[in-house]
Amino acid sequence: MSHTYEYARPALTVDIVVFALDDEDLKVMLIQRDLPPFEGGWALPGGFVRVDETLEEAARRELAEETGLTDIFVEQLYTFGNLGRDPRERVVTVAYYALVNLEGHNVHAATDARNAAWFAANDLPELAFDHNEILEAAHARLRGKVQYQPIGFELLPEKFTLRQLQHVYEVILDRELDKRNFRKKVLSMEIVKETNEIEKDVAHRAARLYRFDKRKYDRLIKGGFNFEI
Amino acid sequence: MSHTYEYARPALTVDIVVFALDDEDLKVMLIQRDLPPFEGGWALPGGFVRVDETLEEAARRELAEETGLTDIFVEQLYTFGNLGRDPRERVVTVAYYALVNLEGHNVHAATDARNAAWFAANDLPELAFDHNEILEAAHARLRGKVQYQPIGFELLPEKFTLRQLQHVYEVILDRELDKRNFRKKVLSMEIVKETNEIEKDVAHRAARLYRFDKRKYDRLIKGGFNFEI
DNA sequence: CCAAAAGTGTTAAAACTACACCCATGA
DNA sequence: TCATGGGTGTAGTTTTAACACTTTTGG
Repeated sequence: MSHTYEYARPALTVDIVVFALDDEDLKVMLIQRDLPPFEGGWALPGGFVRVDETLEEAARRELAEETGLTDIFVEQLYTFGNLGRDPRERVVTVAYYALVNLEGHNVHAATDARNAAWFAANDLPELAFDHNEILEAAHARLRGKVQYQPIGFELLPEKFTLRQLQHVYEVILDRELDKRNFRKKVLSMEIVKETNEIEKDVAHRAARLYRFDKRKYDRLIKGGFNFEI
Repeated sequence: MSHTYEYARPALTVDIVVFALDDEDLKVMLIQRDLPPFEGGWALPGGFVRVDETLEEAARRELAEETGLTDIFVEQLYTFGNLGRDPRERVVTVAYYALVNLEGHNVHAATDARNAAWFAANDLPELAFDHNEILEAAHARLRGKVQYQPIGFELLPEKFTLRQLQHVYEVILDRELDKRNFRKKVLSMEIVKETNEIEKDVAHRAARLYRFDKRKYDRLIKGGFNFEI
């Protein structure tokens, strides 16, 4: 079934930059294209927006279809609409970025047999389309936003050590932080709640586990509190 | 001439939230619709994106056509794609916000005879579509961004007094600032350059005029400097 | 008992906040 | 000469940055 319009319309797609963290690096999920253009090349997961779904729904659907990821943090990044960004025709893409904690989510190969893999964010291959540019924008947004919004927690399991949290910031901001000052700051904000659990299976003293206290955070925000790392 | 596609495509538009400042308030430019839906109602300037222009080009073109404004600061805000935001069909809109200094630009009635007018940002009528939501998002972005990017200058003439600059921040942030502390901070950043001119036609001691030093600002940024008010 | 990371305070420097008066100018 | 806003400094407080050792635990 085809559709006819009086004026030409750009195609509308979504693309998603999925970030995750391992012990070393900030990672980004890429999929290998099995169709031209850029066949065999690496690209961001994404696809066409249907007329009966919102933009975020489209992003989540593509993410689920192509990577198996569901129920993760997703936020709109920017809309890229340069001419020629797709060699076939005019395509405007609404880019999203997503944050996921590697331990809690299995990333399986895509249903349509494309290969999906994690790459270090600062050692990326040449990507299809303008996806390097989109990725750079997402990385910049993450660096900026992590400092004044509590999104870093999205990269961690529900219960985490303060060391892990510090690691999130160190990797994203790409600089070392002072352990004592970091703990002082995080604890003084009172937005993480101590649990009675400690980490397991470590070959040294086990650290206490904390949990992000979203209720408390929302309450503080209403009272004019400003999160800042 | 009509265009046919295999799958249905959302229509793609741009809408622009133009902010300006007068002695009292933050103002927003609205146009009165001369066609259904919402005929006679107030709405943001905007229109369809053509397949041969970028999104920002579309925003600037619509702005010029509907309000006469050219060569002003424009930045992408967010893309709104909820179902039903336009009663006729699926329309996705890429929203921009713009900052303009009232003295330097004549806003004339639109070429297509729509009425264009300034409204106080905190006393707006009910707008067409989801334009109240877009406007609120733009307002929030402006409040946030003005604090860590030197965009406040876009609302002022090229040469301005420190009092005017302080006024920009006071109106946007909706709180009073201490004159001495504000001047101390702005001057210590060394991003405004003193001119040898003073303001004219005031019924009291004339204040010195300054000018935003973009070169210096860019240099400082490269050196890791962080603008913050 | 050793290796590894957890956990913990203090001090100096910098940044921020609050605050009041004299000066220059045009009407 | 008066009304209006321009321009200026200081002191107390808070925030940030730098820095090292003891404790706990598993191997």
